[in-house]
Amino acid sequence: MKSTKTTSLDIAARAGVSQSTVSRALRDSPQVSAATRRQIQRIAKEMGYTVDRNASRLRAQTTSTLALLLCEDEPESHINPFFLSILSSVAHAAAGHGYDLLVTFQQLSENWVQDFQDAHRADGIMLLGIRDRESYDAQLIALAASGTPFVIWGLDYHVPGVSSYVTCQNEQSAREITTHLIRLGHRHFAFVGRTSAANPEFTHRYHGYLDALASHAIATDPGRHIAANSAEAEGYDAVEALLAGGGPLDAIVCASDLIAIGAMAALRDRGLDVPGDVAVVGYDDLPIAQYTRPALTTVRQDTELAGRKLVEHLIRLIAGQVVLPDELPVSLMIRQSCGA
Amino acid sequence: MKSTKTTSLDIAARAGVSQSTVSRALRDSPQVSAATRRQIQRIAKEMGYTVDRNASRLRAQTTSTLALLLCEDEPESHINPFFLSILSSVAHAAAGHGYDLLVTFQQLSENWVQDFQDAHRADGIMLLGIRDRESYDAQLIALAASGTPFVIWGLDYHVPGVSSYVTCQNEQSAREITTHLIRLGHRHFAFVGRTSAANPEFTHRYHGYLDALASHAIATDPGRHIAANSAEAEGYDAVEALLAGGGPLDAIVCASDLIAIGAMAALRDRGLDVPGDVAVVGYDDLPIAQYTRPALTTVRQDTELAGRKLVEHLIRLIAGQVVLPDELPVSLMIRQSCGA
DNA sequence: CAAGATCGTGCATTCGTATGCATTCGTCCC
DNA sequence: GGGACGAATGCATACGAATGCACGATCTTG
Repeated sequence: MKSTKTTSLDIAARAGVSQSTVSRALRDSPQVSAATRRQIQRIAKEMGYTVDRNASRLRAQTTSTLALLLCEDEPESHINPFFLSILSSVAHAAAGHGYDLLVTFQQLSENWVQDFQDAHRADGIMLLGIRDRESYDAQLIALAASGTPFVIWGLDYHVPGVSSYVTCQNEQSAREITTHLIRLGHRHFAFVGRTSAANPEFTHRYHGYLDALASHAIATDPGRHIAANSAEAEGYDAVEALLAGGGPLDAIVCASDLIAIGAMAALRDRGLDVPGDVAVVGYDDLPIAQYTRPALTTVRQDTELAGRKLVEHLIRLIAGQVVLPDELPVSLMIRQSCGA
Repeated sequence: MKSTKTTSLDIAARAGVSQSTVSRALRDSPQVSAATRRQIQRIAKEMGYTVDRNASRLRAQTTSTLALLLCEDEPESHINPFFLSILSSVAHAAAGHGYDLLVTFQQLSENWVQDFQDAHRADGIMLLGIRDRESYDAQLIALAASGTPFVIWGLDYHVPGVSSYVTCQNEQSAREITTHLIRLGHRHFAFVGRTSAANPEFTHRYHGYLDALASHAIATDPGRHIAANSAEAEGYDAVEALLAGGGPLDAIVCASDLIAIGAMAALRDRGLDVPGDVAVVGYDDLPIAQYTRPALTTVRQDTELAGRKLVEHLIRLIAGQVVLPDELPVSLMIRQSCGA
């Protein structure tokens, strides 16, 4: 088992050609005649040969590896299952393009950035879960300056030629779902989700929400906007704060499904009916959104497409091609929690 | 930017020593005097030097990379968020030990196994989500035969010296949670979860369930065991099947939280109250289990510990040390869905 | 004080592949 | 028929770090 592994030299010997020819043949170089190429490839397969990634990488100065960094708010915090879907899609897409996928969960730090580029660990990086634009700004700039290609999910920051981003139509979809609630007759709104320059996705959703209200001349009150990160507990607490604030309330727009689920639990615990007393909508369309009761009305993000796009963008950047950021379409999933 | 990267030779030149001394110093070799070592490490830091992983790997024939394979039932199927927690923990643990983590989502296939060992992509492999022992048997054996160290989550298969496994006290905890339901007065049970030689975790849980019933002389009926994989939809359908079957029913033990959530939705849709009419319990303690209403009684698996153990086992196997499989303790999380 | 022991460092080679350049051979055309 | 050209292949080297071995310097010891 642990005997000497087969190398390109073994193939060469067996095929009666030189090692260089083997190398070329296996990479489908047109320099090698079709006959020889086929012959070599056949032998390689027979002998169960696989190119040694490390040798190949060292020589070619390329890693055929993509890195994915899932930025955490705090160490060990729960991660939104939404990212699992994207991760899954990214993993498939990367494999489909012949890339390995290196996954890291941590906060984006300067050290990390430096490590990555110097250690030749990956040809490019995907950043998910970046929330706090401000505190990451320096790192993003450093990353861009280093020339390492990277793609960001959900944050509209990019440096042409070096980085790109993929996000979804946050503002528009929030406008739509809010408008839907308005059409259903709701008039007393609240929004739950932390917005700041720091959290672009939630902020865009909030803008869409405000916009919908404004265009229907529905008043808003700053007290009806509660900051919350994407976690059930924060949604729960936010609703308690809202209810403590008093005043009529018949619809809550949550910046994520997890928040919405926490919100629904809080309403329920207070004896309020969803959607009878208060309508609740979320964002993401986690698989579970169909199975809450009432089922959660939400905005579906196409995670499969998102993952594919992230990988495509990154690969194009690595290849030095032009990439324009993508804003993916979303779809409203109307279920029971909004009252129709 | 893309100028020549700094290599160990640059450090050597700057420090006035040879490249070999630099290499040794950076690996904290005792062969190098403490003074020189410190000096070199200082210079390396100043120059922002990082060891080139590929060169290092090629020479040392080691990858300092762990692979994690998340086996899917079907391509692109939704993955239990439970695995996200483990993945997160594994990522932290791997990083903590200085290993990179390569993540793949796919079905375990012979090709994949071969690729991995030959291409020197990782020093060892963690397998999550292996359900179907029988259909994987050949691959596991091939993997073991190849000498590649690997660790499995949830399946009690191991080859001493080559592989290990980490699982949790499935049977015992299922016995406990079932006993809890019995104490609460429930007498008409059903179990939802696919069991077979193929699905060891669910099977052990089922055995624990049966055992608890038996020791309280409560009759069981094969019709009260519905096969279901870990997905809300399957839990939903299972309950419909149970209800269609007729007969008294006051407690459902689900093999996973996702199943339980689907089951609760189905009960609700049929106008049945949980826990008033039927108690429901799950398994995993997903974060969301606290926020379903009623909150879900379930068995908590310590994913943080699980991830750490997986990595530790694998690293020990790689180092050729003796590893004994681990069966991790779990804890009952008693919430409202069981009726107390 | 000589002879061995010890410590620290450098030299040279190696890991397995990719690739620029040289070489060979066959073909074509004037 | 000879020279030129192109296709196919081989030769030699480089990628950057790790490591066995040799060597010089310092230290120990009888």
